[in-house]
Amino acid sequence: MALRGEDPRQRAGPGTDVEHLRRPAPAHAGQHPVERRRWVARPVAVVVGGDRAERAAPLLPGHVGHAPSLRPALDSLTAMTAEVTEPDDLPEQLRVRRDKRARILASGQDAYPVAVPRTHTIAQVRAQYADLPVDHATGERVAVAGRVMFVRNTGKLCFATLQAGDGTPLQAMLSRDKVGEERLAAWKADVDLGDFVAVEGEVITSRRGELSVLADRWQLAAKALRPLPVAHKELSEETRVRQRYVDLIMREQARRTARDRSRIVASLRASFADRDYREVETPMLQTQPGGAAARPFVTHMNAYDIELYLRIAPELFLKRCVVGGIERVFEINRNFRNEGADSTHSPEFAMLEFYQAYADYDTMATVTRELVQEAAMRVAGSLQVTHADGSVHDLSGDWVTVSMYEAVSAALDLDVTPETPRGELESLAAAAGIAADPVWVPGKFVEELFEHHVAPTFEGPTFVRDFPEDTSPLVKGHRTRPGVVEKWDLYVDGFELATGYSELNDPVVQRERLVAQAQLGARGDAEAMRLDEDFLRALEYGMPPTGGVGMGIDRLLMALTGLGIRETILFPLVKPE
RNA sequence: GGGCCGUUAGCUCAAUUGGCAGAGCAGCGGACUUUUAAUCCGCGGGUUCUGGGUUCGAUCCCCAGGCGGCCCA
Repeated sequence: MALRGEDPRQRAGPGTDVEHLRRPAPAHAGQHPVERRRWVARPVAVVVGGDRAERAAPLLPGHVGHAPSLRPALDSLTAMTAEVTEPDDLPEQLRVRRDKRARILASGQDAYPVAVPRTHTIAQVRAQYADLPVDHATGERVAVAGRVMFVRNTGKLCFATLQAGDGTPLQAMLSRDKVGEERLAAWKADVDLGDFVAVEGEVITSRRGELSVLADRWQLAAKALRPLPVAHKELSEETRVRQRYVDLIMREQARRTARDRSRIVASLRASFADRDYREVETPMLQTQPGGAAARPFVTHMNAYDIELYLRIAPELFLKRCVVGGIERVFEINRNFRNEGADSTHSPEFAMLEFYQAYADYDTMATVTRELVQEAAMRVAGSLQVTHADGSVHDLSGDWVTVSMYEAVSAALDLDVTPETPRGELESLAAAAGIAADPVWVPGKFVEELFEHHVAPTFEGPTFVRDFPEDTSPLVKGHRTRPGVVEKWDLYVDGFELATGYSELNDPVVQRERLVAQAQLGARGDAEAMRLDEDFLRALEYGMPPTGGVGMGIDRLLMALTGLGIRETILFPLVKPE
């Protein structure tokens, strides 16, 4: 859940008030009120009374008649709704559950009560009644609720495993003695795997020692209309991704990943708070994409009739913040890049960027290491993190630092410098089997040679520093080495986790670099940066010497857990079914 | 973008020289007061991803497409 744009995690700190997010917006807050009202109205109401579904007339406010463009959408929605609620078209198991729901409602009971009695969470019961002897009665009553995951019904005594949202199980026992013949029969007839039920009764242990609630009352808390998948077979990768809610119900690793991600983000915020950083939100809809070399998503804004871009990076706005005097600033939010999607790249991904005035890339490397180490402690409780495959990765101490040109030179056993001619780099790339693109600048060849020859040899987290100038248009030139910029990349487990700069703050040099980029763009490089005049204007007001870092949140989770990116993102983009 | 593989019941998967499509779990009916994927008896459940084609007959063979995976660029 940590990935949704509306997620309350973007509020600072634990225990913050999320209630305000639920309150109705004031009449003129945010969107156009008229547009909002149209969509708030329930366009179609479906009434499932007895055994037949009936479609009520759409409850449309009168003024919708003036918006004919809504009609086709509503018609198709109506058609979809009719299809979905037509019992004869449904697979047997869905139909059976719908029938049960209707039967329960018809009998005057509620399949979806507003509230159910609950004195304890399942975890609280487990904690409070840990280590009871076998076949023991406590004499104490609790009321709990959970999702039915397993059922073991005998004639007059039924067992069910209830599961809390965090996966904690607790056994419920229903005996004819306690609940009565009628309610026991109702239990057997009405309750399916996946239903939420509430039970009230004494805390006991069974003859096998299982902690249980021996119910004297039970009721449905929410009827499930779809069967759960088989609990004992692996859910297919595709179903896990497409129906993450099912994955979260069924698989502990999925729950753990969601929890770890939340903890990591909380850890980052805490680390920044400790260092007196301020969190900001900068535009995700931008009139001009900037701050990275990437192909943007394009959208259109009707009110101004202009193209807008989903941001590819927050960098240029965060630097505007530093210009304005927010000397330590960070943002955790998503970037969008209209490029390929595979097991390591998602078109939308969560990114941390942070900037610190009067810092350089060395300072930022230290802060970055500390952030990762603090997150590891928070998630794993150790700087030796164990990955999903069981391997242990040591993140402790200082991390290895290598220089890009020196590392490439050492790997090739010849001198590669910023002065090495392009032709020579081309033949080195060809010798390595690297498929070069004609638009590559010399520095790109060096980076590719590095990726090919050096990066695979890393063991443990490694800072690679001092990059070619021509691939890093936003970075300040190295204080002593010409042709090189003060930039590092942090490699963990073979991938790039973060990148840090001594930020370029000379507005004249910055303009030259961006003009050069714009020329690349004019020649057809879709990823080239564009000339952002407002950003340059900001720099012209003066930005103090500043260090900056960008880090992928998804990748941080990957580094700390060893999971693939599709596991770390709750709802990765998938092609429509 | 190219190549290969997959797509079958709610879920996970079988099956066939081209000849009425199967299992486990889940579901339905019955039995069972200490189960742990409960057990036992019985019974249903399928647009075999979609659209064409070949054939007496296609889940299977051919063509095109969708979605997914792997490899390559």
